[in-house]
Amino acid sequence: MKKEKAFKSAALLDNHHLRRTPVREQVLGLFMDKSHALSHSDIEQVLSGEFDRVTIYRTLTSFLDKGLVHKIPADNGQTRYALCSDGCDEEAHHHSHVHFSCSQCGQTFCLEHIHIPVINLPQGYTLNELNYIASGTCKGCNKA
Amino acid sequence: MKKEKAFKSAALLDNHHLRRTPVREQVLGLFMDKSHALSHSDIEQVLSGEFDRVTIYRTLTSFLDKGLVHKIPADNGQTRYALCSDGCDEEAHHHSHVHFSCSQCGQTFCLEHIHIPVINLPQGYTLNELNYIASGTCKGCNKA
DNA sequence: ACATTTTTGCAACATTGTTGCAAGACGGAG
DNA sequence: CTCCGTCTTGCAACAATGTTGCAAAAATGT
Repeated sequence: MKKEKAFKSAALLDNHHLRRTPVREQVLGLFMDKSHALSHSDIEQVLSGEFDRVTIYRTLTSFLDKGLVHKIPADNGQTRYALCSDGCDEEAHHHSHVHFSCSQCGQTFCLEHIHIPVINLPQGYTLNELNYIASGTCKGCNKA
Repeated sequence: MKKEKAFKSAALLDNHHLRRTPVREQVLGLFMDKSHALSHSDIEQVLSGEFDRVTIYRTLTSFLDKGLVHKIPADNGQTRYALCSDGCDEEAHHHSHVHFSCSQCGQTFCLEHIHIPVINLPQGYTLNELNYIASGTCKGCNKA
């Protein structure tokens, strides 16, 4: 792992009150390398030699709890995770960006700069969280 | 099963080019009884005595293909299905209504009359499908 | 009535996620 | 530095979810 990246992961872990451990730094490193969201199995394929399956699950759960990553639902049931860009901590997540899922390459991206439009819920409903997933073909696949 | 409902399911199956079979009529009956989306396991719990698990999976898949139901993604990986209200067939689904997932009762509802707001994707992306899931507390749970 | 296609059940398997428990690593107090 | 309690990890086992192949049963058209 490059020095700069290692430095950044360490800082991220510190800021989110997570101890620096090998799994956490490796997993965090993967997220920083890739521009798309990762599933548990994506990570497992890379790190299964080094760490246990269960450990990776628990790593992801702790990242989620501490506001380091967020969960992205998909209609095929394949949960994915992506780094939170800002301001999330153990108190709460505050995103409202759109996610894009490419049906060609299968990857999911955060469209950080596209904000989820707000809707008016019917009387009696209380809002807590929004998820907006657009599917189609991504930039890379359209070019190819 | 009531006569009227039986009549309706039969018509629905016919319209969507699916043979009338016991599983299909029963499953369709469940969807018509409930106002919320159903997961495979919801259905299995009711009909497991009567039909095989695999048959229920295949029934849901065929309903999906023929445009009788649509799939609703959830961030906990629990796929749910709900009846299509109109116009869907084996060619394509055409919904763009919002889904609401109640974190208290765990149920998911179609907000048929709330249309998903359209966004502008960045250059190079092609759109195919939209999913908008709002989470929070539903009407029923807020009243209680 | 017969041949063909669809649908179903069963068994087996694959993937995904969770839990309990014991061992190891870490951090703080003395 | 050492001891103690807490956090983290690995392992085994389990649970839930979903898929596939194959053979029997049911429905369809001729």
